[in-house]
Amino acid sequence: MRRRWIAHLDMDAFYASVELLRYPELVGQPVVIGGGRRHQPVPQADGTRRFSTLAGYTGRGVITTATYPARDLGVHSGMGLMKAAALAPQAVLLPVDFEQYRLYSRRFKAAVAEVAPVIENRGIDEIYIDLTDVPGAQDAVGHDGTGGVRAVAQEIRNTVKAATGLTCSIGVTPNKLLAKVASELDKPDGLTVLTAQDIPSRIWPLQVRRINGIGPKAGDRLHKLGIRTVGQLAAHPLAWLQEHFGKSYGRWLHNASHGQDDSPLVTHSEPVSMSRETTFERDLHAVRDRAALTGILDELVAELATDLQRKGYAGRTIGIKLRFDDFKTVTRDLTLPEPVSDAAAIRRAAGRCLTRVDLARRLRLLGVRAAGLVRL
DNA sequence: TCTGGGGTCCTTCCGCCA
DNA sequence: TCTGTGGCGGAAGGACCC
Repeated sequence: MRRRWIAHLDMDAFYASVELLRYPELVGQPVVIGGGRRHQPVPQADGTRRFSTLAGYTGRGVITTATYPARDLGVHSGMGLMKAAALAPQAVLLPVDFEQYRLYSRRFKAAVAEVAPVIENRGIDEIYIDLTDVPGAQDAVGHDGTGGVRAVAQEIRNTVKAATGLTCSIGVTPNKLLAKVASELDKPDGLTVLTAQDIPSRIWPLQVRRINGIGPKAGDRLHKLGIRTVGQLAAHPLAWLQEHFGKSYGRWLHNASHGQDDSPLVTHSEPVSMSRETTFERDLHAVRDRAALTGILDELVAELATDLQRKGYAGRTIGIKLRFDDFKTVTRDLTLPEPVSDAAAIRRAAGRCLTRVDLARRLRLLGVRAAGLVRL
């Protein structure tokens, strides 16, 4: 009997780990990645480098990734840099370098593909891998029916390490949902293999928020209903969940709590939309800062047009996104008769969208988006 | 001193049309 | 002609994820 084996591979503190390859003197130290283009390391006369720290950081921005020593100080991704500076002033601050991360992303994915070619991309630092038909995956090792697949997963970990110098964590289970949870059970540098029999002991004790698809809102609502763990969720009947969360999401919650997920790996996908947005250094007023806002919009439009053309797409629906000083966000869309990719046409459509927004409040963010993409 | 940027998918509402 | 119904595309917002 052939068993389905799906792996989820997650690179450990990916951006930070890539930076540590460049700056090995920072290994073991608290390091956070984030903020603007300032804070580049400065080479010193004696050959060492001087790094910025969080101490005295001012301005907007959040942490993108933190090393494990930094996490031990209480900082984590998504945290505002000002707040992080108060908790860990001594932590080193490095700017993001997406070019470099994309390079290492391609390397680790190519390395995995050498061992197991059926891969679903989930962003820059994680993938799902179908191990079902990888040679050896179905073999038992002694009495251990999972011995073969464990060996395959370990081989993938070794290959990634050899190709990049980076560690990853892998969860191997019968489906994507469980694999995603399992990959976090022994992080960093871990390997966890789970079968359906392990669900009560390994999955049910976990907080519901550990399930991919239960975010802050659903987590809060479950909490208010007295449900904190996956096991407590599993103890509620389907009908009860559907009463509280709707037919579709209720069904999904029920299945998820029992570790059931038959979603296939998506090995090829086309982009649906592309966008550019920016948060201002300070909030801007539509009238008083009109010139500045126009300049920013033109710049975003130009970047979006460049992105579209470089990747060979045009978009039929052009939209804008505004975030006001009270963090309320509004969007306006306009669908055109024909797809466009040039800056002038995108700018015209964005301008028409803007006339449909009440601009009384000050703005903190402006964005432009192209959707309904077609290949040129 | 709150809260980045780039995405996907889902729901709801509305107008239009058969 | 009136009313209802249902499909569909577009628009807006929200939840979630990396």
